Amino acid sequence: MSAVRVRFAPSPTGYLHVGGARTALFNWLFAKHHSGVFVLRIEDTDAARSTEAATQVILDALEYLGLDWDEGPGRGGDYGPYYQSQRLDLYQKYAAKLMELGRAYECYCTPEELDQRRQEQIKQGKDTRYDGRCRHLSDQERLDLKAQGRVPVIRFASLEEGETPVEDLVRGTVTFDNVTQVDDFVIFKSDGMPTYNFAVVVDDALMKITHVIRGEDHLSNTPKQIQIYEALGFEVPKFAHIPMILGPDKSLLSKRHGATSVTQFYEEGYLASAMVNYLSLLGWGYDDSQTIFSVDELTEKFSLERVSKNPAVFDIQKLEWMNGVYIRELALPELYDVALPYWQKANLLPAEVSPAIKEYALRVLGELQTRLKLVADVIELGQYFFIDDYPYQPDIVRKILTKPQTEDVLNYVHDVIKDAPQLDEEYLKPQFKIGLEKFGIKMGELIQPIRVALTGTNVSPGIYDVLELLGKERVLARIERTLTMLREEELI
RNA sequence: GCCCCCAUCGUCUAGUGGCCAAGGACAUCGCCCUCUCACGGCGAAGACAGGGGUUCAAAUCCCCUUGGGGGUACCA
Repeated sequence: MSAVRVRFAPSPTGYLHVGGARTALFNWLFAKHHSGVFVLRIEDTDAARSTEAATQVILDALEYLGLDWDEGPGRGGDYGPYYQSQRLDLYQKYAAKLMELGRAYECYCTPEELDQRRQEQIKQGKDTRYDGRCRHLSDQERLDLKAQGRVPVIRFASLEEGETPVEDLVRGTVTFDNVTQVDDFVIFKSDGMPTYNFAVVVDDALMKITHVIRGEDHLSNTPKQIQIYEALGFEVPKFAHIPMILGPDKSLLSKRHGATSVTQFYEEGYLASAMVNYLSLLGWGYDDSQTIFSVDELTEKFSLERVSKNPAVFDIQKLEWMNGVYIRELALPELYDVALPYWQKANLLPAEVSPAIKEYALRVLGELQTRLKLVADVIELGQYFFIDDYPYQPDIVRKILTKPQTEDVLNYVHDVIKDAPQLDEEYLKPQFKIGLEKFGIKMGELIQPIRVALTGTNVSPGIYDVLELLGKERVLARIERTLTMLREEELI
């Protein structure tokens, strides 16, 4: 087989949807697996909806995921340009060729007329298809129509009998009836731009694409495209239609289900490695016991034969879990690199971080690491490590710091800390135990109040770790601050 | 309306006629660890949509029904 060439062809009308990202990933994996070429092409023929900003967003999203392309925007390549809007001359050329061949013709029907006829067909229980009335217009008729101010579209003259089989690598052969399923569809709009079904064929053929891997939503359009390939004498590529991604209610995954744009996941602190791993499992599976795959493993193991046929529900909880798995696998300096921007954005750390503070932040991350699902969690979970005016959670304070012995306990701990040669478990635990007997309480009843006093919440890393990280000075100040707060609020 | 695709635990899936009284992962629940929360360990519950065939044997093949998804544009 000749070298594999695949492509991802997003239309820049918004953000990169996770479904699109998954399609890009499968193409990328397939290319890498076969040492082939991954082409990126921007399908911006819909001038009204396409924007440059949206293109950049998609490029950024792909880069974040690590899905680098071999040919395309910013990379060049021998089959450019890679923006459809810059390939108009090519589409015109091949449309003209089809007309010469008698496989395309001008159509002067208006959208209104078309719609009316379509409604009539539905009412009669028939297939909705163009009736072909402009297919054999005489020159005079054409002139008359034009004189009425009508601007024509160009339609493909489709086959009027037989069937068009689609050989699909994941679904097998799917056969479509030419008469009822492939009508004379528009290939050039009246605004002078080609339609998707036409441009995609010209581009894929000219770019020498060998495998078209795309969403199942394109399956029904494939016979139309195949007829164009054949009419133009192009070699028909192999097709693989991968299942759609659904929301929890089984409808197509969309914004109303929550985050769907890759950019958004990036901003919320999902690691590319986790995104890629999770996305790979949507519609593909390897064996019965493995769910964690490195990119290298995916590249090695990916195959279209193992792509599933049924649609997959996007499970954000599993993605979160997986992100946690990858966060735990990071070395601390790596975690620091991804966490730092979040802390800076929340004003917990300065733009310029001194070596000492970095050293401290690294230790904080060591404690936080197993507790993170999203990198962004470092803000919520770690703020009290960086600021002294951390907020107290009112309900927690009320629940834990309003016991009769609270004040005595805090004072006791304050004294212990003040005289402590070092703040580690080895020294402190025996001291705390003395307090336990003195107040007739359990360890938890001593530690929880300290925790709330030092952090403002009842959730934190182990208390001895917190104590050690904070250091004597800050611990004493915080206990004092808490005592003051309690008195001011008249809680003790 | 018409056409196409699909159908295993709540979810992602393993399963390609006997190895399946259906395996794994997430989620859920319980226990252990324990100063809280995580992490980790152990365990529980949980599915072949329904009905007909074919076969010695069906989750696996065929048909029907039902359900879900997609297409049916001068969107891509």
